[in-house]
Amino acid sequence: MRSKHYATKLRQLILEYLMQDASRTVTAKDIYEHLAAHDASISRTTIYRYLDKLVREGRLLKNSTDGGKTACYLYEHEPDCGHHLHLRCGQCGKVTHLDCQEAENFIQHVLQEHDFTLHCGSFILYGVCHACKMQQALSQG
Amino acid sequence: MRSKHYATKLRQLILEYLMQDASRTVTAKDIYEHLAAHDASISRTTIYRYLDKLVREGRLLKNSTDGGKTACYLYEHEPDCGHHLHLRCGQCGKVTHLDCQEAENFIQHVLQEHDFTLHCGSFILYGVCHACKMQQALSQG
DNA sequence: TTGCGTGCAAAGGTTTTGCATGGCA
DNA sequence: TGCCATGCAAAACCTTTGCACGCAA
Repeated sequence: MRSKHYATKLRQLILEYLMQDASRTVTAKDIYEHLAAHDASISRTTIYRYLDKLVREGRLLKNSTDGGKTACYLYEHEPDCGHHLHLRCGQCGKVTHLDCQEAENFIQHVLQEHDFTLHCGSFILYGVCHACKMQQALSQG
Repeated sequence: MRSKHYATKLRQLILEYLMQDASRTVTAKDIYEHLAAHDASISRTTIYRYLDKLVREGRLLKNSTDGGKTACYLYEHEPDCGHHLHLRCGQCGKVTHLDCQEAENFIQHVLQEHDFTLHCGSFILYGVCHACKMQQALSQG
């Protein structure tokens, strides 16, 4: 279902950056700064347009950081959009892929009992991970 | 833990509006327009500041509409922040409160097995409800 | 040559901030 | 009187759009 497209250097760079660490979500700004730091000048417009395209093709999950406002993206190595949930720690930014039975069951339950189809954008849940909780506890005495 | 505050007419109006229908999420714009329609002039600044306060106090869930960008809010009648999930239909805007055992189990599983504490902002999941799915199917022939 | 990709500049929209004033307790 | 609440205007941000040019196939 992928529309026709050309291989360009900029897109390759963006994609590499997105794929490089599937345990982080990325913002348009992150990409801009990353490319800038690597001497690749790029316009924000190009970034947004390419991200949009990837989202439409289902290769990227689009979501928002906890507060709202800024959109963030997560590369889906298995582009079966909507088959597993993710947990993202708001402090260290790490993303855990929930491929356990419980998550599976929950999604099925929502779909069957509540007759509700989850949107891809809701496949990232936010919170705080174990490591950050510990650190927080320590720093609070 | 509620900080000192004064009862003012504007805040009362905002709160009434938020409480009036716990099956919808509301944006700052909604509030602005609602009050304007009821001859209550208010500044957007005031709305944002009050919403922030309510979120900090845990009486409101802050989230983003599907795309991101605009924040939306949901009044929590039981301010035990983090005890049940909600499903929000992106088309009709209706919010279903998931107070079933499965949701409960899932949250517990995430907390215990993955050692991950969900953030209040993630207690709203987005998707499409039954009614809207049907309508969509019909309109597509 | 065709049609996608890109950049620039400008617009659009939401949210935040600084500062002065108004109002509750 | 002491804070908190409010409004205005401006700023800060993120994202989108229109248009012209560049470039892969």
